Amino acid sequence: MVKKTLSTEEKILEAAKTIFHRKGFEGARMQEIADEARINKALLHYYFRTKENLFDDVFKAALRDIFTKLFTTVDANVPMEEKLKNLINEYIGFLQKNSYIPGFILAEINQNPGKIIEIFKSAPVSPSMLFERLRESVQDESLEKTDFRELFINILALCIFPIIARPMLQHILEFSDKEYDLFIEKRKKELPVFIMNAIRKK
Amino acid sequence: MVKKTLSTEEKILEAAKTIFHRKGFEGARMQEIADEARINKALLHYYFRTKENLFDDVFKAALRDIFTKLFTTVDANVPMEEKLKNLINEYIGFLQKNSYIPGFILAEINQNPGKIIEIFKSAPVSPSMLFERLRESVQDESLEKTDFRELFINILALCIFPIIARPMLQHILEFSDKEYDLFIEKRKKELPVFIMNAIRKK
DNA sequence: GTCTATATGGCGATAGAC
DNA sequence: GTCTATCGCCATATAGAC
Repeated sequence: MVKKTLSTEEKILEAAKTIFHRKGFEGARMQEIADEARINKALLHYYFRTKENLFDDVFKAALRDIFTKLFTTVDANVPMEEKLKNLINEYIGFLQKNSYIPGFILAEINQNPGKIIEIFKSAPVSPSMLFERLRESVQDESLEKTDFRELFINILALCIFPIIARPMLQHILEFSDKEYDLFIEKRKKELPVFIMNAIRKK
Repeated sequence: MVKKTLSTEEKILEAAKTIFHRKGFEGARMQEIADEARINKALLHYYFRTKENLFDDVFKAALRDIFTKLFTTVDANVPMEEKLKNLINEYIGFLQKNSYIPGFILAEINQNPGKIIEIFKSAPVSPSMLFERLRESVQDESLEKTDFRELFINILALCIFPIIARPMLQHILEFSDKEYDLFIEKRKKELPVFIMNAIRKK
């Protein structure tokens, strides 16, 4: 599903993204990426020289996409409750449209932590601003004193897990594709309530 | 790190578990498994014929381990709050000692859903009893009307995510190994409070 | 059952024509 | 820049001696 107007390099990156997200570094085949991009295998090496170069570019793009999304959604000057609603809605929406990204990142991190952490360090990702905003929001007097890092992880966990564990959960819960999609939609509304209850003073 | 009293087959399975958990199916090398088991590569094939057979056994064992743990911890006849405390404490403890299992399962599910779902179906895992117990617990009158499947996923997410995303989170939060371990310990106590707040009537 | 040696195939990477 | 053909390696798998 690659548009003809893309340059060869863009076609390759699109195809590599698809295949790497689906199969990981070890599972992906250069031939498969070439087929997906509708070009010859030798061209991959002409443009990117090695499989590892190609992978690094795709991984960095995945990191950039997911962090960009997190920043744009968390970094607004509105009250905690509203921010949380927007954040979860937009973030889960993003994860639905890019469902392979979090699983891809977590899988590679699991299988080659050293290499991946190196890429992390080279990426322009500084989550400190994100934390600062979250910390400010949590100062709200009607809220429990909350460790904002704990809260950050909880929000991430509750958003990401149902997406990356989907095949397993869908099987366990005996949901059809459609039922699981509806389940996620319902979740977008219920998750902010769940979290606000958890941190609101009684 | 394999004891000498184990049979060859057991030594192979132990070694395969270690390597597959760390590298996944595609990343693991039969030679590496043989080295880990301190035996010859040909013996792997003598006992298991193919890499896929060996992998299937390891994957099934991982599924069995994690579900067995879930059942033993959730399936007790105590009030919701106490059950939740025990469940989270024991489950996170299990995940700490077996930190490769959830990442392994999720990574393989992501990279080859079809094959893995097949293994799932053949595995003796019926989560219905687990759901039943959870459903009963949630009937408690002091609790919000809660979708027990939603609650089930939330608990899983909050326990598993900090373990599988550890390298990433540790890097983002700028924690040392020791600090992250302490963070998880603190979490064992705070997570039940967080969840009970979320579902308790106001 | 366990080993050494080898077959077989697949994949990343390159050479070289156009 | 793009292609066809091919190299060289490495991983799974097997043959066959002990």
